[in-house]
Amino acid sequence: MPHADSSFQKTPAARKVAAPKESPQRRRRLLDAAEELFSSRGFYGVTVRQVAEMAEVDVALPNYYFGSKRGLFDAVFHRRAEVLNEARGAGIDAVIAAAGDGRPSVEDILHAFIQPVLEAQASSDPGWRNYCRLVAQVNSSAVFAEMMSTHFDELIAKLISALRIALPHAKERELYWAYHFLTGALTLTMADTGRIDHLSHGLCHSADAHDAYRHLVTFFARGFTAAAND
Amino acid sequence: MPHADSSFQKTPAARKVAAPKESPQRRRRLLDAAEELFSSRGFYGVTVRQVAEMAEVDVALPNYYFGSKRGLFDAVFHRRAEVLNEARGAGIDAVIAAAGDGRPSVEDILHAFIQPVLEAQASSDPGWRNYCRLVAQVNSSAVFAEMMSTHFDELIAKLISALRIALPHAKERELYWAYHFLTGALTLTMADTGRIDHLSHGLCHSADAHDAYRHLVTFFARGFTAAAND
DNA sequence: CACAAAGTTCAACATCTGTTGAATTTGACG
DNA sequence: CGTCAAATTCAACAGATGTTGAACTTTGTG
Repeated sequence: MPHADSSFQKTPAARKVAAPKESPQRRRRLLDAAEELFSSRGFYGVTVRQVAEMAEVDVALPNYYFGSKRGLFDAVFHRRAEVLNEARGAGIDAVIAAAGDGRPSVEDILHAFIQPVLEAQASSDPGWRNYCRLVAQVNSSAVFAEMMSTHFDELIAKLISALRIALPHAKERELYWAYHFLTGALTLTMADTGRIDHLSHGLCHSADAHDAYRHLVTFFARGFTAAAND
Repeated sequence: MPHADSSFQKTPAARKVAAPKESPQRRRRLLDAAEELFSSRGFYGVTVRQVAEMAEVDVALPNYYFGSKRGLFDAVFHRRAEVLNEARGAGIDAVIAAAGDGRPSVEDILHAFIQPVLEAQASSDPGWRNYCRLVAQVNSSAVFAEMMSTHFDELIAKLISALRIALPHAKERELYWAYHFLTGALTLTMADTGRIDHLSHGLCHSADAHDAYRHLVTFFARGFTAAAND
């Protein structure tokens, strides 16, 4: 029983050191293909066979590596969440540390929180762009709410803590509502549906992530600061 | 051929005046069931048979009434979009008219734009709550972008026009970016994933739509006003 | 080389998918 | 009543779905 439930999270060939000639990136190709397909059509809109075909791999392989379709979906979500979380968390820590005893600026905190996502979406690696879309979709659906919690609760707690230091007089409720609005704006930006381009008749480009996130930071830094006085 | 392509948008029994004894609300039951299921699992995550079963109706009936699964989905989306659009548009018109020659307030405009959605989500009719979730999901997915355009472009153009009157010195780009963030926040609120409740340890309740939207209007009225000075 | 384990392929499974054409029922009207 | 069309049911279709067990191939090790 080579694909027992207890082991499908690990790479089957964990013990190898040197990469074999041809086959090692099959797992990676599966994740990439799944990422692209899931990000545009969602979990239910994608077929295991479509993923296998795009990855140029046998139909049985997704189940061998990931146990089930859902296992594959989770693995896709997990893979980059780790990378992103570390970057964002470290950024916030750095801002706090740099402020020493004083108050860090709201703008710096938000920049640290948002900038890695910017980098991902503006990346030349299309996988990162797909991943952003995937997160946006997961975050908008109630059935996958527990995936968001599992991967992002810790980071968000850190963000809120940092904002509490920057805005010591802010009421907790105001902080959370402002965060809620920020996530919404960020999520829609990550979804990258091209709708802002269409609505603005080309004035705003969702493809220009740097422009989007510059506006995002400015807008919400003001928003948090103002909300802190309520 | 009773379900020809050209007529599946109309109610089959259009010519009747008095409602028959038992069968007339089958179409409505189908729409309600589809609304509930589509809103939580998306288009691909729902089966025609699941919808038919929940509506206590034969499997063939959805196709008879709506031509196809996609036709059913479109009909669900269309049904309440009309109602909502009229209310929101009329509200904005009223604010503009009340201002006469002067400038309407940003807060009043946003309230008119948002309040009908609030009413829908706070409604005792669970169908409206489901519909809000459905719109949130559609808005976060690139594959259904043209559905959003078809139903909401006109209303959004009206909102932007109104904001231009209220903030005559604002740059177009700033207006559109601020609108983009507002939609994101509104969309996540409509999605009602319960995540804000969880994150705030119960301090904020997504079920309390009135509270959410009060914060939303205040937060974004300030945001628009500040962005207009950039 | 032989051996075992990991990796991969293949064919099939049981079930479900959206859709449809024919048959049946229903309701209104002359 | 009989007639006709709309509404509804029924059974089935052709194909797709996720998953799996058995067979086959590759790889590393003794």
